[in-house]
Amino acid sequence: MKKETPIPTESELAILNVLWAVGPSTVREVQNILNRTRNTGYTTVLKLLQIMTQKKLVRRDESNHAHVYMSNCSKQQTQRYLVDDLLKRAFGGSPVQLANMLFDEEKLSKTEFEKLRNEIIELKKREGDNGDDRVE
Amino acid sequence: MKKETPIPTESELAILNVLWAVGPSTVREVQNILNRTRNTGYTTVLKLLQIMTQKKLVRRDESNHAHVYMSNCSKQQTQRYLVDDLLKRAFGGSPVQLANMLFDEEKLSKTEFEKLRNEIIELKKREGDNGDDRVE
DNA sequence: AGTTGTCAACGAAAATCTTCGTAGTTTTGA
DNA sequence: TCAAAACTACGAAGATTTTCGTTGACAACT
Repeated sequence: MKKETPIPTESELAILNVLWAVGPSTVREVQNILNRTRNTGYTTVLKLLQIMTQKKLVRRDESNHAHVYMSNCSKQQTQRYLVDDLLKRAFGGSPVQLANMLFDEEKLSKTEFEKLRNEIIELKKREGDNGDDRVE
Repeated sequence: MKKETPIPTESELAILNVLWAVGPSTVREVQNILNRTRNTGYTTVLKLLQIMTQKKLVRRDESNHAHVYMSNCSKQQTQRYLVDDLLKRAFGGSPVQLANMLFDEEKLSKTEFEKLRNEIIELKKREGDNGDDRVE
């Protein structure tokens, strides 16, 4: 049985994206990276990470003075929750509708399209195995 | 040039889903349908519809005492916005990643899978035309 | 005409999410 | 050893979204 982590809010997701990308980090490090795009104060990031710790979205190593935070939820699993949520809220729960939308217009380039098509065909042969759902 | 409607909030989307499904309705009708799943007070639905009118997400016919509300944004277009938003927030903007996720596990059944595959192949022949983006 | 029921409008409370100021502690380095 | 710098904790303000109570207008029915 998997442990249930809640769906992250928008700001929380932004932080998780950082942790997933660069691995365990201090508040300062997360804030620096976040500030390349947004403009977030230090204590704001700190507060969010504290909340996320409580929610078990992240955990932290307190052995040093500057705590080191790391993701406690898998990127894949979180993406899955988010997609499920969107499906439920906007697509009547039907993944087919969503998939179709991805094939529209310039959403998928030709090469991406080709790649995907191959994957589908390949996937059709060997059905059902996936195994990279690691917490980083 | 298309008119820009904002991305609806969660509650607003729930209402839009009703209007898309059953067409123009009074507040009471929307509330009744909504109450099959949620539990929403009458004035809550009314207030939301008023806000949505202001945002141009819906428009209304005021000729009768009970106003009749109808969607003013296309379902397709709204879904597109929502997907774009999710892609940006959780998939680094890459639709391929999202597409792959849809092919995992029990997300797509075998028949759905087959259907989709055919569509892709067909789509590969005649490239780029779409034309059902109607406001209902 | 008067009573009862349904409706729109509106403001504000409630809930949720985000941001930040302040206080107190530990570390650094002169 | 003392001051400056960096850090955590925490409460509370802001912002956004959701909910609802109240009021007054209109409608239906008698």
